[in-house]
Amino acid sequence: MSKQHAITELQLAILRLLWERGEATVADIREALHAERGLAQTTLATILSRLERRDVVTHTTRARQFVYRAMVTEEEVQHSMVSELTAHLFEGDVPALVNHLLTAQDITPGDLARIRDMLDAANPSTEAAKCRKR
Amino acid sequence: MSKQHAITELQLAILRLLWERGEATVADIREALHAERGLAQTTLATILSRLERRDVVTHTTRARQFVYRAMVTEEEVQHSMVSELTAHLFEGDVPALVNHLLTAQDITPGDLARIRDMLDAANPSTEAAKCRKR
DNA sequence: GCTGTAATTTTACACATGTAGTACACCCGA
DNA sequence: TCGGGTGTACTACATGTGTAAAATTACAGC
Repeated sequence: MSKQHAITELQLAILRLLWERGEATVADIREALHAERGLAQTTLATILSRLERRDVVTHTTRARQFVYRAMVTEEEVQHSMVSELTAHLFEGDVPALVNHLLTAQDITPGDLARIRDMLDAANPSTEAAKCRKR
Repeated sequence: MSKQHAITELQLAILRLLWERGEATVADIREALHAERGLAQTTLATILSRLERRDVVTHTTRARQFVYRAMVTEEEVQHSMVSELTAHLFEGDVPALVNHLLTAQDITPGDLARIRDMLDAANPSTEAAKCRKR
């Protein structure tokens, strides 16, 4: 599966593009990221080849250009990074993480409602859900 | 508040000790971490002085030894790291993170129940909670 | 006052990352 | 065929981290 997923912010921004588009050339990526970070094309090429060395992405050549695709799914990366965070910062205690999220200031009532719906969906046989359905 | 909280695994292990104990000497830390990682005392001293340079910890001198204390709370670090993860990996969508946690394989029914209780506690005026109370 | 000992400070190195200039390869048009 | 353009590969450097040996410092006991 996944060995070392210490995906950084910039790497993630690139991966997100690849996930969205399926594939992209270095020029595509440079253009897409140009607004926030005006990175040189060679910078992105370097990053991409390093990611390729780690088997995070692959490329094929098309019309003189490298076309990159992600080799890991968004879910895989999310899972490994969230797991790591949970393990290190919350000693593996998932509810503790959720509690942290719920009690943070930046959560909205709408978020809470959505989360409640998810909970019902995740386990419809609970009293709360049954009660709600009646 | 917090500038750059890119706290790594090892740094976090050290911080966790400081949070638990309130304060600790380099020798204390070395001893506590000796089991899993047999690090040299100088290694830990290096890490600690680097953390001090970043204002993550401070020290006072007592009986020839440095006694370190954390300058950031566990909550602060949790908040900044979780926020960062949410922002980068889930585009700031907290419920998406929660959904990820709920649908992961490694969640237990007990975890779900605890999370449900938290939700009720976070917002006791919802139908589900009211219903449950009746 | 010396000296040993224990702690800290300095120095060092390998590796990852962000960043980009420079060199090279290769196709297309004149 | 030759030259320019375009894209990739190589090289380079600063910074952060993990790791630790070597140097320095400063008490404590003789």
